Amino acid sequence: MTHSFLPSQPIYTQIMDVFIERICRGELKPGDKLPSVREAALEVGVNPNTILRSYMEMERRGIVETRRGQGTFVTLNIEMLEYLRKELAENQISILIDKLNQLGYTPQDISNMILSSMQPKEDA
Amino acid sequence: MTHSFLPSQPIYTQIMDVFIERICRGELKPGDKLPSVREAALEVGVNPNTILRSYMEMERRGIVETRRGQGTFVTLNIEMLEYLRKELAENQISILIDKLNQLGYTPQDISNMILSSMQPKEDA
Amino acid sequence: MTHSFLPSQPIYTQIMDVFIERICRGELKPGDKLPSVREAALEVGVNPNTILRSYMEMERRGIVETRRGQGTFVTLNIEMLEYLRKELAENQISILIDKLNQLGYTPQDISNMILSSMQPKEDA
Amino acid sequence: MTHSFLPSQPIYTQIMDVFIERICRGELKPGDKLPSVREAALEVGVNPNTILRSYMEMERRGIVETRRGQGTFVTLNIEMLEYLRKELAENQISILIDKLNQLGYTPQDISNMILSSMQPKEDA
DNA sequence: GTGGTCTAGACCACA
DNA sequence: GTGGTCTAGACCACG
Repeated sequence: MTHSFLPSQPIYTQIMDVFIERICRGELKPGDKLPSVREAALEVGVNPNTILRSYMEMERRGIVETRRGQGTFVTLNIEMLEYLRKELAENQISILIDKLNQLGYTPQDISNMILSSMQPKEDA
Repeated sequence: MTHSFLPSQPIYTQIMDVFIERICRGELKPGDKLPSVREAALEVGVNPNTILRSYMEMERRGIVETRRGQGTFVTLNIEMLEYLRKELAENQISILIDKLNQLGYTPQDISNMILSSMQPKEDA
Repeated sequence: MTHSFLPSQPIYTQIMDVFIERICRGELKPGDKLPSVREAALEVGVNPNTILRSYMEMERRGIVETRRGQGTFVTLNIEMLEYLRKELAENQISILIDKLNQLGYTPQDISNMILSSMQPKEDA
Repeated sequence: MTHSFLPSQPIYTQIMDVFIERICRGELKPGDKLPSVREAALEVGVNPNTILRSYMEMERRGIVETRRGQGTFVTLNIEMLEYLRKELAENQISILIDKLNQLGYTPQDISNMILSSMQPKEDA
């Protein structure tokens, strides 16, 4: 019953998440070319198949498009990207809220804390 | 030959974080005994020294008290625990807000999204 | 088979104390580099981990600063060093006073003895 | 050039010092019997010869008297004990003053610090 | 090179 | 039994 502590999520998922974050943050814009499978594999230090799998999964979800012989590109479908960005944000938010619930905070507490976190008063 | 890839915090820190979460969630209450160093080491699959280090760090922070020959116990200092819980919550919140900022959301967007994430729970 | 017999403080603490004394006496000045962990380990004849531990404890107390890949340096924070020097002196003094109390000397005796111990130096 | 860190003074001297302190503190009074050599050796975990040597050294200095077949006793010579007590105290004091000098304190600083250490103001 | 983490296993002090 | 110190040696991250 040994925990691993180190990331238990499959590596290809982790890699995908990194690309999705880059896309949502705008580091990779619609139409931009992702690094080639081999290139990314070297950079990240994993097997090219692992990279390929994350590209395929992103293609399945409509996030990227693969063009034979040319490479993999961020989709030009802006709505898709908007949706993705919103989904990412909402996931993060609901994870946070769950955690705070587990810590025993009420919804009221939570919104107070969050709101006060966003308007940092400059006391000093 | 598996690369770990994602930001790998030291194991002893991760272990500490797990215990802190358990304490903040109330799974471990003030005065409760933590598993012995050796026991936890077996359970988690790491070296006893690694567990010891996380216990010592928690002791240094006043989260647990350790009594030679008896064990390690959650502090009875309730204020400390309250502080810890709040700190944990605020950290999580500020991490979230950073991420959402990076995704290009304005403070206004963020509070809207968060508030609407919490209302469904009241209806259901 | 030699018993150590007298109160044996942990080695890493003793090592720390030696460094602190050197710093307080000005042998190691603000910004000076401490010997590398491995070097000090050889010199002193202990395991590098033991040296590391004393360095880490000094860092925790703000006495030294450690820069990855570069080394460990005496803090530039002069106030800290002043504080340290004073603390060291006061500790030594209170230890002495305790001992003299145990020997049955009254505060009056003690100050007389100390004052007369210091005057000869002025004459000589 | 390995430091030892652990007490470098000969064991028999350390043992003697412990007895002298006990005598000066009045735990062992004039005429009291010291433990037998064998007894003390067991208690302390050293060779009986080591104990014997410390007893002999104390006898040489007139601190104890050994009576064949009866044991070793604290001297009845009160002046001797007074002298011993004073010597012990003055040694400790001069050691302290040396240390404080090395830390860069002036005689003036030293007497101020010591005097203020002895009249602990109860602020709280 | 530097510091830092981790393991394996010994040995100690306290109770 | 408990926590705590120490060693030997591997391996990592940073520069």
